[in-house]
Amino acid sequence: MTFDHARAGLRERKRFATARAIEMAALNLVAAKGLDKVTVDEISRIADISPRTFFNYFASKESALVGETPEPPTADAVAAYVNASSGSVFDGLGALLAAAVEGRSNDTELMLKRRSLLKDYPQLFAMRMAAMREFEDRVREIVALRLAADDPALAADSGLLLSRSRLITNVAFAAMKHAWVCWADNEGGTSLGDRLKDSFDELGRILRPVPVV
Amino acid sequence: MTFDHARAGLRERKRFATARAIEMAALNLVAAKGLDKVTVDEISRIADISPRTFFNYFASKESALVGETPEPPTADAVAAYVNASSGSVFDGLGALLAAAVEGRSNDTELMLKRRSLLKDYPQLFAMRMAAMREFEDRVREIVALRLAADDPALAADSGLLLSRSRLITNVAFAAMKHAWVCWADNEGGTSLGDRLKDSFDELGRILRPVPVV
DNA sequence: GTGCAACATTGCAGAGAATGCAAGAATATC
DNA sequence: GATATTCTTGCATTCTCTGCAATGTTGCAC
Repeated sequence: MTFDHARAGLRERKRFATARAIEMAALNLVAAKGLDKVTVDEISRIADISPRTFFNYFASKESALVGETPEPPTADAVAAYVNASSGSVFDGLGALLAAAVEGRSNDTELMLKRRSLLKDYPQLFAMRMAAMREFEDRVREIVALRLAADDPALAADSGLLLSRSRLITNVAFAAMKHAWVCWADNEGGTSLGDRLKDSFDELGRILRPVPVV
Repeated sequence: MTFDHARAGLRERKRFATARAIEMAALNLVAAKGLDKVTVDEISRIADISPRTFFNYFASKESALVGETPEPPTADAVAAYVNASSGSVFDGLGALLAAAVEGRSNDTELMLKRRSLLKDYPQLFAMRMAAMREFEDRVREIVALRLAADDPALAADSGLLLSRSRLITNVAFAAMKHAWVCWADNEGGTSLGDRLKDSFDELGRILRPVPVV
């Protein structure tokens, strides 16, 4: 969700500014001193709030660093994917994830700082992935809808449908993880959305090797 | 590593017993009262050690719950996989992971308690997966060896080799995660190793759909 | 089996994380 | 402007985790 600075009231704007100040302070401090040399007290001092207020915004030091979770896809995007009659289950799934990941926060400065931080601290990256559990489960439901639409026999077997939708979602998130690492690796370059497309393409090439003609 | 009770010295046996007592106490308490109602103090009391000793064994309350990380595959298993001339890169990878996962701890009681706990607390399951980073990286190296052996052109392009080995490893771990969830879901039944084989088979079927004859 | 080295356990002190509560300040609403 | 809502803050408290130094156990050489 892009934050609408113009339309929001003072309270909302202040809240947004405070959250951003905390994230900035946290990211800068950790970049400068290392993750475990930074305390909530110090972050709060730089962000100019009380340590108690920090915990009104973030549940932990780490969650101030890893950023928000992606938004669930819009109903339109879901319908388009579920009813797509052409291509494999994976085609279109990349785009669906890309939209969700790019949707939030076009705050480039935070994004870049966060990218280099998650690169330096794989534990934080793992936390970020773990925080996506809800989102992942929503994606799994969508995949299940698509599978059921494609194959009535599968729709009838709820156990198999669950198992298969889980596996496909896991694989999709594996590709997403891959895309993220590649994106963080080549520091300048392409957008995360484009990188996601590349990873899904590469995945397709691995799984369906060029048929021998 | 199966612990060799007979051959080990007294010190080693005591250490093993203490670790097991801590794990047991932790698992039982959390099963009874819930994760955040249990403190290290309480675990230590039940395990009959001092709280300070707890932290000589485990870095955190959680790591006493999630169990050890898998052992890296043996050199023999690696060589067999890397030099296998038939099948796709994924064939054999399932077996490699199965061997690593089953290798450790045939302590059934702990294993079952842990299984139901990780099922109840997805955060713990996520921690367990995250803790496998080192193991995952070792697997990635092995996959890269195999890719290089299969395709000299790929061997020459280290960037592409890295990217592809990462993607394949991510997908393999996605299948492993899937296998684990299925295994935990059907409580009795098959071994984790068998379930892993099933997940890799299902993965193969999804990726290479039955050719229309 | 005595003595010494290596390792384990423990208590204590202390930093830091995180939460509940209640008072007071800022913002919203009418 | 009065009142309700929401935010911020300080304070007390519980819990996690670490370093250190003292003490206890085990392993090993002789």
